[in-house]
Amino acid sequence: MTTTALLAYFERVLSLTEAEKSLVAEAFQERKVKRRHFILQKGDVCKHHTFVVAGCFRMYLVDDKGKEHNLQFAIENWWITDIASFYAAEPSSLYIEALENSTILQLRKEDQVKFFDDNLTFNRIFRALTENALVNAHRRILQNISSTAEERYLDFLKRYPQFLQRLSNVQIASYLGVTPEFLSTIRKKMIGS
Amino acid sequence: MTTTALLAYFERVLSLTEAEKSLVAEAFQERKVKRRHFILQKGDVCKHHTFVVAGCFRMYLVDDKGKEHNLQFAIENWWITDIASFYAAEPSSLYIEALENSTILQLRKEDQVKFFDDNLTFNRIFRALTENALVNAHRRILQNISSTAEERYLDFLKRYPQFLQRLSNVQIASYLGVTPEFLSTIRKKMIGS
DNA sequence: GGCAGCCCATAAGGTAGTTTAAGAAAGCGA
DNA sequence: TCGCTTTCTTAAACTACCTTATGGGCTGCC
Repeated sequence: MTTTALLAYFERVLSLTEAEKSLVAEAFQERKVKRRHFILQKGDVCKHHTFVVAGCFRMYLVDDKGKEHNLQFAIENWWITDIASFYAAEPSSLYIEALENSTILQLRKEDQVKFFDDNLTFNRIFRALTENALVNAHRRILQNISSTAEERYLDFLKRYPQFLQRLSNVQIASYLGVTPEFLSTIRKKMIGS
Repeated sequence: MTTTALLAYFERVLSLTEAEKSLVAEAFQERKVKRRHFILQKGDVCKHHTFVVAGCFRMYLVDDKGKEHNLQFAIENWWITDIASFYAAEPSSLYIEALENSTILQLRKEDQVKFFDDNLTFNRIFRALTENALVNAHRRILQNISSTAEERYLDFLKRYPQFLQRLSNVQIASYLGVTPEFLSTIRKKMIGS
């Protein structure tokens, strides 16, 4: 059963009745995505909440000069959604790309309303997820305005060691907001000391 | 009635019954705060959601070198809370300071649970508020990693013109993540062109 | 009314991070 | 297994932004 991981995830927040578990199985759809394929592209409206069962994704922006800036990664048991586009039903300015062959569970917005909007437990769960994401976003803003690139890299290594083996330095540099060349000099300096 | 502005705010999201309006009046407490006084200091646990009825606040971090970094401002009809501390009940690393003599409405965490946790309407409202805050946070992260200080300043002017008259350039510079001196050179350059 | 404290501007020298270019190593598709 | 694309590194020139210092104007306070 592919929703096993998702149910386990939900039950870390609040426990579910059997009826609620069935709702989850009914509302979420499984999908396989190949490496380098996109589940969201600029201009699309983001119509799904996506939960990663297996694999790895990145969400990024392409700026005026054509440069990519990674906003977020997601591996097993993470969510990845352009919430600005999802909630406002506006065209997204972001891309979500699979970095590995992946399996996901998706919840369409209509199905979120249909299945979960009247349910207090799921309202609490989705509120908790959003609060959690907001705490992380605030931490990252603080870090961006108060730390150097080296400090951010060290924090990234400590906080997400599981990403190190799966992501190239190009991807990590883009997430930290520096060029791969500069990340390379940071790494060199760290090994030296 | 001091909760008028707050009720109007809530009803922009979802309409409330009379009973729910009474709940709001019961749960929120009014408080006056003088300029330069704090409603949160580093080490405190953030125990309230704060809604600004009148006045102006800033939330900021002090880094290892003693420098202040503004994370957020709040004026009339804005919320200001250290959500990381509030939800995790951990000591905060932030300060929230009144920049003007102000009037606020505060909701204690226990009262949020007591009055609103079982109420579907308020769950939806608080979820919507959090989603909104998350969208803003994501936009700000994107901007921090993809824009220059000048671009961020221009966007700040466009997005929050009402802040211009009320905040010093020192406060704005700290929000943008640059020194006041550099903001001054940006402003000079803009006038010249 | 005068002093203290804050705010803004300007300038010179310094540092963090970028750009461009080039070469070697490693992974991927056919 | 070959060829191609991607990845990592190094280096030199460049730019965005910081630091420190100075001076002048404004505001609030006794």
